[in-house]
Amino acid sequence: MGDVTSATTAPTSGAGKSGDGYHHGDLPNALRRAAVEVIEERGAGGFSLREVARRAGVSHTAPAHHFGDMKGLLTSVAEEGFAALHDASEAAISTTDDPVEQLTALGQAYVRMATTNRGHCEVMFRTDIVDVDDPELQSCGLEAYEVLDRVVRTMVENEQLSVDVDEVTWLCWSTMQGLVQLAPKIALIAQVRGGEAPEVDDLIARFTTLMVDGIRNAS
Amino acid sequence: MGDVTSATTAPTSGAGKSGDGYHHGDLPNALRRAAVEVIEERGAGGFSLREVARRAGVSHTAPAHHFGDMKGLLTSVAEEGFAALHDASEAAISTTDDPVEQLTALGQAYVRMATTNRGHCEVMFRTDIVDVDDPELQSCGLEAYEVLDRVVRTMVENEQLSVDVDEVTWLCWSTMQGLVQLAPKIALIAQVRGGEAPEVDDLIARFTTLMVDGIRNAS
DNA sequence: GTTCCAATCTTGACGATGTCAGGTGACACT
DNA sequence: AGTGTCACCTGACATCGTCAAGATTGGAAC
Repeated sequence: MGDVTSATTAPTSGAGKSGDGYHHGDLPNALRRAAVEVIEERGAGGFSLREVARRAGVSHTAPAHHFGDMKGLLTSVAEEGFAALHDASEAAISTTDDPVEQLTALGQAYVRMATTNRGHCEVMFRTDIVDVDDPELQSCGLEAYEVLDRVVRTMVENEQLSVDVDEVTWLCWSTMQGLVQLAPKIALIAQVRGGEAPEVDDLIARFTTLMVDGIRNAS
Repeated sequence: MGDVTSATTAPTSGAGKSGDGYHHGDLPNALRRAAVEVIEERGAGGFSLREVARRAGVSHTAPAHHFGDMKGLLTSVAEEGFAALHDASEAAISTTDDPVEQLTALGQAYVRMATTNRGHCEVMFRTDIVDVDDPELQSCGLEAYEVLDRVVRTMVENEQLSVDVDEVTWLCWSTMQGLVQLAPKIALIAQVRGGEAPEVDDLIARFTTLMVDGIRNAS
């Protein structure tokens, strides 16, 4: 759960889920997985279309036929990432009805998703290597966003708080997003200082508590 | 203030600040500025050493002589960015003695720095295109970090709060970092929903208030 | 069952990129 | 005058993304 690699390899003649398999089993999926692999190994900066094709065992122009472009493939990876984030979020909030607990679970799911699917996340918020105008990408992103929005809205309404729902949503989102990006630096700083590396899940729980306390006290 | 382009062009024979200028005025600085220009135009993904050299009016291997590597040049840009962040932070907290106001000012300075020096920021937290082991880069980053750390520490001590200083520092940092990265998406969402684009400085002030309220109520 | 078509993938080529090896010129010092 | 070092250039190479054109396949049409 939380991992995106769904379709089993199906070496030959195994038709994909939607009539995609002619020669290869399901080349688009294979290319996406190879792309994620490359990004996780070399970072988004060391990404190479030809290397992706090589790992998928096809010629260097095969990706272009399915995704048109390097940007197209990366956009598809980003979409997959947002979909995975959405699924992980829905799963996270399904364990409880308390919005505050849901908020913590959401944050933890977010960070966990960012570490297990590091390749996807390195692409999802990049505006230069992804087609930000792609409507499908936008809808995937919005879908993931709305899970958090819904939880915050429920909390605010339940407790009759006088805060702007969007503002609180953005606060939570920003904090988690920043934590994802800064986690390595934080670990390094903690290491330089005292020694004990902080557990990220604990950090999220503390952050959530602090923020919720602040939100409840807002005038 | 807040802009990093310091050295004036000094076309010929103007020795730089530290005996760097032989043929060119100060090539390392010119290269850094060209690099930032390219990144701001085409994003970190569209960066090109040769294009940088072209804009600086030198051959395509000149950058290598000063920075060794593409990674070297980008690392130098990142260092410059952290130094600028440090300066902006120090300037921001100098306007008041109240730690809470300083915290807000720090956040606003952070975001403002991220928008005025977008090119630098697109590099500063990338681990794949920068030499993260470079000791000078690490010290620059730590120096910028310690401004925030100092403010949080003062606030916690002044108010005798029973919270972990590091945790609070990380919370503030994460939130600002996330806000920087998500600001465009937030603007887009706000636009799709109601229409009014939220002023980032206002958002930061609200975020800070909420967080401080939460911190003060922590057990 | 042959034909035809569209989809899938390959081969080959082009310009551009990062990096390496070796060269050129200018200044400094003896 | 000679020598070394620093700053930069020229040329070359492998690799990259992308385009044009050809090959191969699967399924439908007749």
